[in-house]
Amino acid sequence: MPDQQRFYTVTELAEELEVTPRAIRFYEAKGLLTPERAGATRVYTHRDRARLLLILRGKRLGFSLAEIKEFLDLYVVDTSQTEQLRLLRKKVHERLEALEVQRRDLEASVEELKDIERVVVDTLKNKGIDPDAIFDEVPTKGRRPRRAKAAANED
Amino acid sequence: MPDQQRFYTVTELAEELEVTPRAIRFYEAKGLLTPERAGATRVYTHRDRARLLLILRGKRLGFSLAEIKEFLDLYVVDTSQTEQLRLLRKKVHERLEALEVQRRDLEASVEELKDIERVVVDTLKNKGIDPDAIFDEVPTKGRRPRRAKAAANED
DNA sequence: CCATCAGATGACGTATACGTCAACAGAGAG
DNA sequence: CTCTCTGTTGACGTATACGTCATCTGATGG
Repeated sequence: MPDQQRFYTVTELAEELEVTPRAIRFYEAKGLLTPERAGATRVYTHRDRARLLLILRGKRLGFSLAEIKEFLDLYVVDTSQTEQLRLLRKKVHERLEALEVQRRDLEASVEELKDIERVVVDTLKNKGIDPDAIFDEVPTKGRRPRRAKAAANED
Repeated sequence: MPDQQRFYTVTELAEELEVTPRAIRFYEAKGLLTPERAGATRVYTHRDRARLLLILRGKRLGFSLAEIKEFLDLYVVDTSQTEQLRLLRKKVHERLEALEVQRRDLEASVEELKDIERVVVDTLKNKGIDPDAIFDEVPTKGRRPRRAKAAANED
């Protein structure tokens, strides 16, 4: 393989992966990254970059930095990676269960909100008000003439 | 109707609605409740209780205290409650859209996690390890004999 | 009259993942 | 030599919804 001895600076890495340098340094402070230094300046290898990618993926999937650190710590120590895989699968499983709960809550909220919406719309209709006018600006004190209601395409 | 002039103290209300007195006082500090006082002691009427119920429902539905305060403030000022209904419907609509986004994210995470799980399980199999053993305690250093794998029913 | 207790109040803590700011240092340009 | 970048560090701020003290006060029971 071609000698991939490419180095990165914080800002380079930050821009490429769309995080702030502050965040990257923060991960280091939390022990998730340990780049070399040239004097005081941080120097990142493609290995560090890979770790950072793992960190970001973990975050996307809803893991905390502390959990991500667990994985990464195992990654270093456990060369066979067996323990890491065990932990990973356990955590993934837990996360899936948590997401399942979240989904139930979310759907319950959606139902309740839709009920409320129906009631509100009915009430407004009984008051002789066009419910869709709600999505206009706040209506000026004197009520507007009347509006065609064919403006229901948002997106 | 029978004169429902019942009063409540913070702790009574707290116990009945399963929140802490601290929380109730916090809502007051945020302007969501304004109970009378008898000297320095807070006195809550059934009206205050109703407001508190609205607050808790709003929280369940994912609104922030600031948003809930908006509703309640309108409720007081706007006797016809028309503006309140307008705002409510708008907020409900927004909340529903936000939840829709959340659901997409959540489902994307679930898919990705399931992919990861599959890969992990495959890898463990290739290493000759029973993937389900992961959900035991951390395996003792010396590996256990072998386990029947018919324990896959986890409600 | 004193002990006790509910209730009030203010200050500070908590958790998470950073953002913002100030002060400072080394390195290259002119 | 001075200016200007980058980069570093530490300290503090942010948002949310309270929890946890410690201290104080008024009312009540015995």
